[in-house]
Amino acid sequence: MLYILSASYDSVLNAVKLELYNDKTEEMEEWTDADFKAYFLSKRDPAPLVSRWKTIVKKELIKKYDALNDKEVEMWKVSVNNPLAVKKSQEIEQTYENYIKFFQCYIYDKDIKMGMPYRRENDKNDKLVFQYDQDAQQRIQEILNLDSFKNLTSEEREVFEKWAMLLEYPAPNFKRASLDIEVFNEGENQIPNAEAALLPVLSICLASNRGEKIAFILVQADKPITDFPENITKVVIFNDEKLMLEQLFEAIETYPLIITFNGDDFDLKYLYYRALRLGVPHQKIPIIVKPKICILRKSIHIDLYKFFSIKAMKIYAFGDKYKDVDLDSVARALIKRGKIEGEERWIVKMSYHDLIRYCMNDAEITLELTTYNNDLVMNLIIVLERMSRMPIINVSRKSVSSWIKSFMLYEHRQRNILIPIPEEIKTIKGQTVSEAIIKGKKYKGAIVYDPIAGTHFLVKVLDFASLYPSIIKVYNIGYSTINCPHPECKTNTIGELPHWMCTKNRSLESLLIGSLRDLRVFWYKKQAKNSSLDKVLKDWYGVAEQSIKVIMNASYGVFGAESFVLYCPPVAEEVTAIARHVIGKTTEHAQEIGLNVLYGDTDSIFIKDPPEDKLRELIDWTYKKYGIEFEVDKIYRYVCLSIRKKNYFGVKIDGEVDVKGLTGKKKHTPPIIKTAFNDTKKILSEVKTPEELEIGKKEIMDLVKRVYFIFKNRSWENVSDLAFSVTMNSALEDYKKTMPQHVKAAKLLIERGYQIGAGSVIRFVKTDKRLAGGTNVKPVETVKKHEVDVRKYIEFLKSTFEQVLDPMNINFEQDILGVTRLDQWSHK
DNA sequence: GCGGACTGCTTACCT
DNA sequence: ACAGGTAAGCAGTCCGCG
Repeated sequence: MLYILSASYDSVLNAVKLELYNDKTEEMEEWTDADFKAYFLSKRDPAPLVSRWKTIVKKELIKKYDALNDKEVEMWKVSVNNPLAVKKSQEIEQTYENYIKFFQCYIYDKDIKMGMPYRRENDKNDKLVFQYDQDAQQRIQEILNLDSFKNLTSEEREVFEKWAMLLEYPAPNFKRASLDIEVFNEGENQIPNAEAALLPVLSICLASNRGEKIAFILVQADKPITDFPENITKVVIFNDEKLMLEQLFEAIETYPLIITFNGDDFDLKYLYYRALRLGVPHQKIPIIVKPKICILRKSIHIDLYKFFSIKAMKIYAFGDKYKDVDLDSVARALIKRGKIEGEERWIVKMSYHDLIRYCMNDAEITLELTTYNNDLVMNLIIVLERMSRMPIINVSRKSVSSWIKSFMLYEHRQRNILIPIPEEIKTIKGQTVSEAIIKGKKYKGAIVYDPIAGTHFLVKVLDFASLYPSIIKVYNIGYSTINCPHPECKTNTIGELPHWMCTKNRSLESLLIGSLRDLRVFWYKKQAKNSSLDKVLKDWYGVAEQSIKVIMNASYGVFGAESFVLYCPPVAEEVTAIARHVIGKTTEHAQEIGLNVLYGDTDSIFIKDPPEDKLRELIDWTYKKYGIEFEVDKIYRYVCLSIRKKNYFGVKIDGEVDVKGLTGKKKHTPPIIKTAFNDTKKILSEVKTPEELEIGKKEIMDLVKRVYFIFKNRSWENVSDLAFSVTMNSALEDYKKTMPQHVKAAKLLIERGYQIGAGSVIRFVKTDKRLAGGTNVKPVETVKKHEVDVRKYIEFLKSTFEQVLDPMNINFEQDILGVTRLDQWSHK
């Protein structure tokens, strides 16, 4: 079978080119279509253009459905011979759909199912035909027959089936290899410039999921050849760097997919420029360097750095497990394996043995990041390719909003709906009416209730399943249905805002997001936990479930994001307004029936020791009133709420400690305090009863006291344990308004020759101005023990632990410092 | 010149 | 470039103060 992995514009053939993965030969194949023409739409007759533009091959009057005005419109469809002309047409007023990439246009119009199986029908002019899968089709029928889905309309059924196909069809085990290179550098912390490519490539490692581990190394003068690490399938030694690169290029072409970590910006870019510099002819280099990415002529290049950087992926699919996006952090978090730590960290000084070991290890973990848990990451990429209807190269590098945009555009094209221009949505649908709490925001968002501080035993947390997507579904919200043109719909207002919703037409958003939501709630979530399934299938369902989650979590936010094609802030504010209404009324009702509500945030309510019947009553009442499932999400043995919002911890029945928002878990917190905090978690997880809590409290107090004395006596072992690690989000020169501490430290590092830019994590220690030459901060690399500002650290210890101690009625000043403080005063 | 009250900036978190 | 809401710490500003 042939799986479509890529679509692009081939400028030589002036055609759309599809790249197909053949799962039998494990090679890439091509398929081109030169008949499809790029086009744009225009409200006015493009006659004057036709005479001037030689590229125009056809113009015709077509009908489109204008969803903003709920009427049919006539549009000129102008086909051109060169896709660039479509881009150029953006300069003309009242033209539509000309920002869509040519190959995407092809995918949408021809309904090309990206990432899905096809076969060639050779007898009929090499046609591509979709290949049905019996097992998958059977499962799809099973889904459509679920009780929860028996009342679907035919329109809904069609949409459910379409989503289910993308999620039920299996994906092959794609043959792939990871690639990592090491380059001569002039100092331990120097990173060679990829565009200059002045220095030789010292080693190249490839690791494939078919078991190959190939190492290429360049002989360095004065370095004796010794032994090589075991488990390498092939080591090739070169005296000639050019020959090494040429052989690598041949090897690369034998893999349909190449995986790198930061290959766009370094490995592939370096190889390309280095090869050119060494005189390899351009045509013999399989790498094409584009402005921000590197692609391969015959393979698909996936840069995992780009993929793991996608914020929605990081947070929702990987649970924010890795804090920084570098190979070591990501691998440690996901596959419990990191980069090799050795005494010698400078590539140039390593023996061939150690160099290969180091380089191959990077290649191996890069590969493993795509293979662990039955190809979790690879499958995520494929499922997202399918759902977004974008080529792998694009979907793995672009963010969730572009995926949503892409499938929305597809659905418009499939239904012959004119894709509105942002300006029109704005003028017809109006602006926001609510006022945000945060200065500078466009509209009011979620509501957070004040917690009832204290330690509470047996707390149940109830929440709405996907509240925002549910609201979009239930209340038929969308850019076309909000404030629709029908006078008779104007009375259909829902919450506190004056916006009304259409009663005649179903919004695309409600249909698409609603169906995804239902599939997730009633099928994929359950299947992902279904232990009676084969492990591979179960893991696949996990992937499907996570993919839906990522897309759904962003599905409301995009309508409040100016950059989104269908930007419509009234939609976004209506969703949050209804959510506030729903959670507010639910809380009120809970209190009315005598439940003890402790806290709530956006879509959840914390209830203390609720009687089962009352809980049932609330859940039923809520579902009846709003049509949204409200269910018990978590049960805490006990929960400690401080007076602060978004700031608590709870211990679940199984002893797992849930920490939310506390400073102790934030990534910038110095290791010494973080360690103490983690020890505290251990103590808390043991506590089962109020009596045991008293014992736990004493242990925690002792623990905090110990840390206090470490600071007071300056008896820490290593200053690096005192380092705050703060990310510098902007380039140094962009800090114009203030000079935060981490930026100050970054400046000091740059003076010492370190390479630091936007995204660097700065580790710094707070210093005493009087002891550290007038500066209150120093990079951990340069700080001396006596310069540390101990007072600041005790302050930080205090505020970190107050968040834990307050709800347990422990006073830091009195109960931890008490005696000591008096001690200090008596000296004065 | 130096503190306190205040605002705004920055980061990291929660939903 | 998915959103808004919250916590925390620090930088910078203004004001008062013989």
